[in-house]
Amino acid sequence: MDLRLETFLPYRLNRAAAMSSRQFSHIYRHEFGLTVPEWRVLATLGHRGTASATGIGRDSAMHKTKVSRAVASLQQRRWVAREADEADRRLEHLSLTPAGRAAFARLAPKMLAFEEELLGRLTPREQRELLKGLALLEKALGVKMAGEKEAG
Amino acid sequence: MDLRLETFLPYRLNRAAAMSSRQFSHIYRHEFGLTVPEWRVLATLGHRGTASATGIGRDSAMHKTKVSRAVASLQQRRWVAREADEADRRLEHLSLTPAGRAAFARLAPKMLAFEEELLGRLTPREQRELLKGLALLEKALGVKMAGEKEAG
DNA sequence: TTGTGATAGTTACAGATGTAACTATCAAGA
DNA sequence: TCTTGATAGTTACATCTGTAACTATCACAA
Repeated sequence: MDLRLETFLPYRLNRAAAMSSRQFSHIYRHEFGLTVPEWRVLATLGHRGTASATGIGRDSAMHKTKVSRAVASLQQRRWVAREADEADRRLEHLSLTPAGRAAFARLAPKMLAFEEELLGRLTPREQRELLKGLALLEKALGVKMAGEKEAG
Repeated sequence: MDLRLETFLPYRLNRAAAMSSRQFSHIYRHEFGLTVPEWRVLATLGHRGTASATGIGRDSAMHKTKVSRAVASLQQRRWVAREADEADRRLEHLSLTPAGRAAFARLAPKMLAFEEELLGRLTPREQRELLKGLALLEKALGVKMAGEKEAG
């Protein structure tokens, strides 16, 4: 039986993702007490300007209930505003309030800086190799995404 | 603000890990109703033969409470047996029962086959590049591991 | 021997998650 | 108009998770 967890692809992947998530989330959890789903909603709206809950789920690969709860929480903070669609009343257009934009403006550079710091631990050539490997992994996994499950 | 979730490293990583986890876990969840932590304990003991709960946590990078619960569950199935250490009575040596070994023997080849099938979607050269990228990622993240947090 | 600090492992609790069921709305055709 | 099936989004429920506190044991030194 030659299955060793340490060299087994899904295991290594989960471990790396968990470590990365823990290191990155420290930034926004420490500064604003945001959860991962909340941060993702903030980032999606910060980048897209406006989006529906379904659209956020598609972009951020989160389950719709997760999006629903994160949006509700951010709305309570007054960081996200809802606006009903005139034509289709099932739809709600979400966007950041000024306070939400301010928070995103404060967080985004720190997140990007940490990403750079992390990659900076490697040589430029290694960085390219890492990103190439990640892209190939996505190719093998058939990444396209919609509201998919997250744990498993 | 040029932070786009789609090109952001921790996000891509989490998404890939979630997809991989979902695809792999389908095998043991469908066939035996095992959870991820249970499968990891099974795999660790299947490979190591015998180990303590702490040792399993170190090998599989799971929190000790997770290990504790997975072991308790596998013990109820009669797949894992405990044996107290004579010299240090805090320690328990865990090992697979014949039934546990049989389950592992049935699962391990399927897991390895799926890993191969997944990598087989890439050319041999791409496979090498993927694994190289993963190793570099682990290097950048400083992977060494002990009983660390998993979500975040 | 007694006390101190460390270690192995379990459990109570609160928080996060996915599934399934639900409400409300829409589109399109009979 | 009415029905059918799809879609946007929320919520009840059970399950899973980590934190912190706990028991029990050990090593070691006063």
